[in-house]
Amino acid sequence: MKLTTKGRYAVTAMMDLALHQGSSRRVTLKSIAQHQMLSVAYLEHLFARLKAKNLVKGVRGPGGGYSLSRPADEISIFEIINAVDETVDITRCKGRKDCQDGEVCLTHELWTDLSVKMSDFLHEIKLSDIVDSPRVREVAERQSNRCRDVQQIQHVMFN
Amino acid sequence: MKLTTKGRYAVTAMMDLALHQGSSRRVTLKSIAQHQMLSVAYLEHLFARLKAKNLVKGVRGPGGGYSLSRPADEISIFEIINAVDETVDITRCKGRKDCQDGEVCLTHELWTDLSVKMSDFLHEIKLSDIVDSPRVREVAERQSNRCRDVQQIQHVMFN
DNA sequence: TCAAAACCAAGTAAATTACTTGGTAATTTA
DNA sequence: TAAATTACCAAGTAATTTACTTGGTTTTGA
Repeated sequence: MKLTTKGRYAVTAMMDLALHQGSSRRVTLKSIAQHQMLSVAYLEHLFARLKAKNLVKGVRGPGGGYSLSRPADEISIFEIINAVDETVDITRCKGRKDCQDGEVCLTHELWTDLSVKMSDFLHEIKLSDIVDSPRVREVAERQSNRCRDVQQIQHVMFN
Repeated sequence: MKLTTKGRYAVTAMMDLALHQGSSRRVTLKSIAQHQMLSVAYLEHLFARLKAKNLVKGVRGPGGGYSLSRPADEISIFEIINAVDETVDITRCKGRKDCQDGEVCLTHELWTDLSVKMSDFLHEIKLSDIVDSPRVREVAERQSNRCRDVQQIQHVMFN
């Protein structure tokens, strides 16, 4: 278990997809980039990993974009974070379990215990748990309208 | 909430202190450095932060070292990780809550919700929960004996 | 055919992590 | 009292990771 801004970007991006899952339109990296104030190219890296773990699917061409490859209640937060952050080397002895004089190092085992607890916890939380709530849906409507407006303005101004 | 190897080092180091809490002897950074295969100077940085958050206390001079400043059941994993990893800027808009056209950005709020859940979870897990178990105690005994041997050998060889 | 999108690769810049060096201050023990 | 041992401190460097940049190619809908 590792958790950095990279994982956060992945989770928030996945939330973005989940929120737009109902409407048939896909979500472009461009729109996510505007939301999260990131570069499209960086998102491409993240989505390449998410795709490799079969969490999203991409469609090319106009009207294309990304969507969840599974229902939001079948995607755990752990999977998302793990897809981009990879697992951190739990110990320096990297699973050989023989650090310190051929014996396992106790604190490393304890850390592994804790790490498993955290992973389990995040595995139980599904994307849908966070995104599905009447309040959220309502705010999402307003938001997506506003975002569309912003995009149109930006399009007119910069293109 | 942020979680990197830095936090892991802090937690495992604190486990080390907790495991030696019973015996009157303090734990030196040198011995932790040998355990975790880290430099003493790097541990010094971590312990400066742990000390600033009143999680450990240090005693100088021969026979000195660090010990927990509170019982292990009053120190949460969250506190430890937070002491060294600090909190990550939750969003780019850094609490101004006005990213995207003066409106809060929904996914950022959702991330905050999730972040709070994770923090709460790690706040409930105390150092003692991980370190206090008969099995662990027993292994710890063997370990600390072995480590003492190793240190003596190293002392003879390198000093 | 053209534009919009995903997809790809090989970089650079910035930030963070981990370490290095070279100290000072407090404390125990010989 | 001197020497050894430990925490404590600061100002760096090296390595790694994060985030971005550039310059493409492929696919696809209008």
